[in-house]
Amino acid sequence: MTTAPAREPAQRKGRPRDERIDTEITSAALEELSEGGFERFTVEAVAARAGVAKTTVYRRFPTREDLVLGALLRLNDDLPAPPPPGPVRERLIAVLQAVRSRATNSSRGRLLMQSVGEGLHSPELAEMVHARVLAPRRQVLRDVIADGIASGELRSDLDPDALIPVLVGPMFYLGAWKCVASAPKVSVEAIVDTVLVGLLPLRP
Amino acid sequence: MTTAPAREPAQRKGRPRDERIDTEITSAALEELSEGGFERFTVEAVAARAGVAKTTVYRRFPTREDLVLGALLRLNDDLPAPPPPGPVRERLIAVLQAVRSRATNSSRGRLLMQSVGEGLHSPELAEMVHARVLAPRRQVLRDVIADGIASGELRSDLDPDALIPVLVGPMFYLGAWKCVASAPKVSVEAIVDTVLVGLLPLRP
DNA sequence: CTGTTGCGAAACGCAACCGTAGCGCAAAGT
DNA sequence: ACTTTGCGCTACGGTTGCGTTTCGCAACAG
Repeated sequence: MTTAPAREPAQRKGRPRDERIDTEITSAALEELSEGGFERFTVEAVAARAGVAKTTVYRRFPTREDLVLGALLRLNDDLPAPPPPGPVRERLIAVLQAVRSRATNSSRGRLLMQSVGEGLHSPELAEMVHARVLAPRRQVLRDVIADGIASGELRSDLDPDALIPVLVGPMFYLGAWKCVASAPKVSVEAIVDTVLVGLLPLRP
Repeated sequence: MTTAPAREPAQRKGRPRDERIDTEITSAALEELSEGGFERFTVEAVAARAGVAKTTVYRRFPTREDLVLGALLRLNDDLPAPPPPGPVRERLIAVLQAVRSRATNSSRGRLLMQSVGEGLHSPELAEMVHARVLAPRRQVLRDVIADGIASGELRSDLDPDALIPVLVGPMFYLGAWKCVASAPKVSVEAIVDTVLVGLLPLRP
């Protein structure tokens, strides 16, 4: 109101913030979360890993929870590329295999799974993860399903939204037992084929 | 080696342990875990809730982790009853609806989901939860599937183990978003029907 | 009765971690 | 020039929670 506040000043006076440090901090926080989980997550470890003073962290993220949220926002940095055109079966397998490998191999995938569990105790976290991280990923699968319906490869009376849990759920289920020796091994292809064909007999 | 060690002394000399206190402690620990999650779980809160001295807790569970494991062992106290005979579709819906309600409504179900996430950082915990808690529950579903195959209601070339992720996975997926307002709502019946019929067209 | 163990109460040492403050210097504005 | 802000470093206060110890009393075995 003084002269012209400018909509995006973000830097009025004094030394501007180093934006590279922002990414350094969130990257370090993301790695810390991935390796140790929420329980062992500490601000000091993040600062140390980022090679940054603790003060600098607290200037951007006033509290530990803010830092967690800021880190989780970077979970979709490695968004999977949409699968190339082709038969629906192959496209579904491609998408779901990406989901599966993310839910197991990569440390970020494990973190995503943990975030779901932690979100049950923190609505704010749950809403953020859902809106900013998972919604974009679901869109990819939705598109594949819609394409399949449009091309006649899938039943025309299917509801894409209802299919998401059917297809993605098993990937999470498999990913959860990746580290358990006694867990059964099931391939993504087998699951996709099972869902495509259905369980009922009398099939040509 | 002295005289005759006796295989199950469990009480050689002195005052015997009050077994009711064991269940008091594990119950309290289970409730604490369900309400606050692993991150906020403390031994002192468990002792307070159980109305027991902290010393008494530490006598049975030497460390915090042991107490966690001891509490999780009681997760299958409320095992669901196997569904009554009937059409496979209805039996599947019954079993999966139980899974779903456990994964959302009950605080224990949410804890189970969190245990999966936490198990990714603790192999011991993961193995225990899988062997002692989840394996018994899967058996119920396996039986329903096997019955369906035997009665000819399901395809004879199905692998029951491969079906478990297909059916249970979506329940976990739905349960995870129970608390997220923007999540899509899908009924268990719709999922079962989708999986039963399959996604391909050309169906009579 | 004597010895041994279980239980509760209270306090302790100890370590970790959150969040803050002071100092010195660097990097931008006016 | 002067001022304002960012950054690192160091240290601090305060809290929390783990795991232990001590003491007094209760319960059970021989």
